[in-house]
Amino acid sequence: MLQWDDIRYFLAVARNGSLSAAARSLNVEHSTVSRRVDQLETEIRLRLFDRLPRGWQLTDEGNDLQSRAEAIEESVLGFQRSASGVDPLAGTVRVSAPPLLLSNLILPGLAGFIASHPVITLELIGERWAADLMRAEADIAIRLGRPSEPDLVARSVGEVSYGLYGLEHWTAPSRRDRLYLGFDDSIPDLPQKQWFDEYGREAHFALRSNDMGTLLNAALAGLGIALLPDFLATSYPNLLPIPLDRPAPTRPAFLVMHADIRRSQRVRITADHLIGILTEALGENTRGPSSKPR
Amino acid sequence: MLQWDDIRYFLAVARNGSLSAAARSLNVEHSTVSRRVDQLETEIRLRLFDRLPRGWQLTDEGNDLQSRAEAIEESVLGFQRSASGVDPLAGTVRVSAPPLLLSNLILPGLAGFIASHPVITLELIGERWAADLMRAEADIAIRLGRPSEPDLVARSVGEVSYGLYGLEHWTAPSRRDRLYLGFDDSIPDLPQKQWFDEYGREAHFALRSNDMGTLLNAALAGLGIALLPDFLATSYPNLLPIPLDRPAPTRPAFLVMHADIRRSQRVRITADHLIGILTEALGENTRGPSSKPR
DNA sequence: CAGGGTCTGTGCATTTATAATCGGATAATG
DNA sequence: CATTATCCGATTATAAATGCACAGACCCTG
Repeated sequence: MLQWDDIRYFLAVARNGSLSAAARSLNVEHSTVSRRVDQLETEIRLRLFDRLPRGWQLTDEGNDLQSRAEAIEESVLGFQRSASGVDPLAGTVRVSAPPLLLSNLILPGLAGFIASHPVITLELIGERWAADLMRAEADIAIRLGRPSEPDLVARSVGEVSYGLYGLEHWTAPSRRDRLYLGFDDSIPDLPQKQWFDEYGREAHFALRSNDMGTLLNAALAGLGIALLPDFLATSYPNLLPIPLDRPAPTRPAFLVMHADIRRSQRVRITADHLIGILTEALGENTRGPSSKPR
Repeated sequence: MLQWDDIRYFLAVARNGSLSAAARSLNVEHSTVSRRVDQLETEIRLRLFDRLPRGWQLTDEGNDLQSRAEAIEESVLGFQRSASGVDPLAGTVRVSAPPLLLSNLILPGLAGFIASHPVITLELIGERWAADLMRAEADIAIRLGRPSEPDLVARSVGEVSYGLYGLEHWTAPSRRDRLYLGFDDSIPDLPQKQWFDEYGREAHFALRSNDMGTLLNAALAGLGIALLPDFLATSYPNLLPIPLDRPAPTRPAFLVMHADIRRSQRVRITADHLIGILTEALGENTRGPSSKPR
């Protein structure tokens, strides 16, 4: 196998005219240079230098090859320039999160970040099911619940709290006359679903859906009372919180990255910013209103 | 100091998608590849791969640099070609050709050449898939069909003609009762395969293979009728040509070299001799018998 | 002509790089 | 659901590359 570095040694000798001078320019011993040029000559079955007592001189064949070697060097320099010119910030960061959390909580806080980091392209993936970070489907994921996979680093960013919300006319009826808008059975062991099914057992569920957006819109249309994340409901003024006689569930929120990807600078600063947004909205001191029932 | 060879390892991982695959292609251990890529990343202060459990994946930065690395590789290959191009007569010439063309057509005509050029070592590479001349996998290639790569010079050496052949008892049956020995679907758009599938549509294909040698031996064993190159079939006296009601396909044959390599004397005279052998066997005036059905 | 400087070649000790192996985790397979 | 294959990472023994030191050759200079 031809060693690319041997060509580097060849060039140095060709330019400096002697083993020793080449060795000095490469910061190695002259014996090393000698061996590697020998190696190259053996590999390509060509004598590149005449070994004169006063120094090594290029043969005709070696002379022909010098320009070829310089072309390689030029390419390598191009590689290096390109490498140092590459802005490690430039590129895409893919963020995966539950759709409504993305659209109603993360997105509004992103304007400044986008403006101040024009070289970063954000790819926001709204998925009900957590993206697989091990498969690099996303660089950063926001998950409700602590992830169990190894090699994943999780940073707690507060808690998503829930509350019952409905239009004004739903605040009056007694609990028996209420109509509830609940979750369907697509995820039977969802904590908030279990809580809600239990809470609303003596009333009637008018509608069930697996889509939080649908439930939100149903509540906004006045169809009944839905269990909604506080961060979501509080941004709609006509949705009023329904007093609770027992605490509503909460779910811990985590920002998750692959341990390896964390070392990328642009992913890191994006993650830092997201952590800022999320802890601001979900952190202990700014918890939504439902946890302190009015 | 940036080690040029590290870029070679980087390229291998980028192309093979995993440490292990890259290591296999380089004939080293995966730990070596890992260390050298780490080294390169340290040197250029850039993260080139995401280490995922299932393989290493290029980061955006790595992706940018891959084309640069390929430019370097291209220069090195140019260096190598140039090196073998200025070489005098002694040395190795690697010839790539379809296996049966090599063994049954080229090889028999080579005895005199080998005897009269003892300093040349011939390396005959029988490959179903054309060797990559740009990557210096061979010095000379015989291909059926005009090559499209730039920097390659192609010399027409005649045409490989085909005919149907079988043992004597297959000359009698009507076309409906024949058994055919055909090509499988590994190369669906092979011209002779398409022709044969069409020609034999009302009869039965007893056997299919992707290996011409297998089909030849099947025909020699009396299993049925195969579509064989005339140069091949005519060297087996008991294989008789089956009359055709429409002309069989032919494929143009080319001897191909890299433009740089053509300058090498030993490659040149080898190529000249091969052109002699091939035009003698495949040229216009010596076309095989199947094109003039009996 | 002697002496200092610089060059190459070579043998040997040391440092460095590599191969070999094991273990754990993950997909693909039947 | 067990089996097989493949991947990566870590560790240790081995092999290879390098540095080092010395010897001989050449040139220049005083």
